[in-house]
Amino acid sequence: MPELPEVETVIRELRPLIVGKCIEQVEVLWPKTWVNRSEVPIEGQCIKAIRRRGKYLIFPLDESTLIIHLRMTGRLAFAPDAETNSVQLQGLNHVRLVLFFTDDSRLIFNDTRKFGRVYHVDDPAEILKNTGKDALDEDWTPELFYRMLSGRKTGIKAFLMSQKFISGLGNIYTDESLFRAGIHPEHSAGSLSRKEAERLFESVRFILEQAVKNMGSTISDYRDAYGNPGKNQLYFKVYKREGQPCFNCGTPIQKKRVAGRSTRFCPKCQK
DNA sequence: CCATGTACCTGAAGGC
DNA sequence: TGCCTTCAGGTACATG
Repeated sequence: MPELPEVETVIRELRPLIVGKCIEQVEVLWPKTWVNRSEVPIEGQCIKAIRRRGKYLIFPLDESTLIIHLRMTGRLAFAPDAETNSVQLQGLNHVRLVLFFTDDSRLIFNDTRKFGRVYHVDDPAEILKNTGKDALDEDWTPELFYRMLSGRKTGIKAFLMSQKFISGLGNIYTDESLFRAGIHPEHSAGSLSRKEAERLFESVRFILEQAVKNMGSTISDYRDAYGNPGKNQLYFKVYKREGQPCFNCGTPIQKKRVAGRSTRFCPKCQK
């Protein structure tokens, strides 16, 4: 479920709540969720910061690193004390892991489909080695994007979805970005003109920043750290709009399998 | 290198 | 009301 904007929203909310907290214990309710590859115990270590790369949440600890990927249905919620049963904890029907802090507050990882992972590693590169530059990273520029595309035979949708070049885009924001740029999802990545690459770069940035402002998109499962849904689904121009008229030209939005995923686009506006 | 299929999981929705 | 199929914000891995 969550792509970059949803992860960014959760991180911004969690940062003031859990940076500085010290871990007393990890409770694992679904064993596959917890991937512990660190030499040092997590108990007693404190959270120094929260960062993001693509869809990964990264929590540097004193001597190791905690990394979380929410995959399709992962959700994080903070409980300030042991007795809390507030609205932000409602709907947590599939708790897979709980981090207990020394002050009796806790971070709850809920994940209906069990695809999400909570990694504990000594070197973050173990997990992040195949994850490219973050789509909101200031070092990513139109010029760099154009160079990354050159010589690529793959389709542009597959390129944007692969996290090894640019990280953070998933199925929704890829389709929305391509629509905004007027580029067909099956257009070969390597044959985009410099101008098209620049327009697509601008579109990706616009779409992601708009979604962050709107606290992410909620289709069904996504909730932020306080249990609130996002508002960005109200701004979709193609996602889930198959059969409905294109906002630019009125042509029905088409749905087709591209790069293994349901893909929505306007056959007239996107070439 | 690239495309495609499968696996990992649960639950909602649609067809009959 | 059931039963069966398909689909879903993701990614890793196997196979041509």
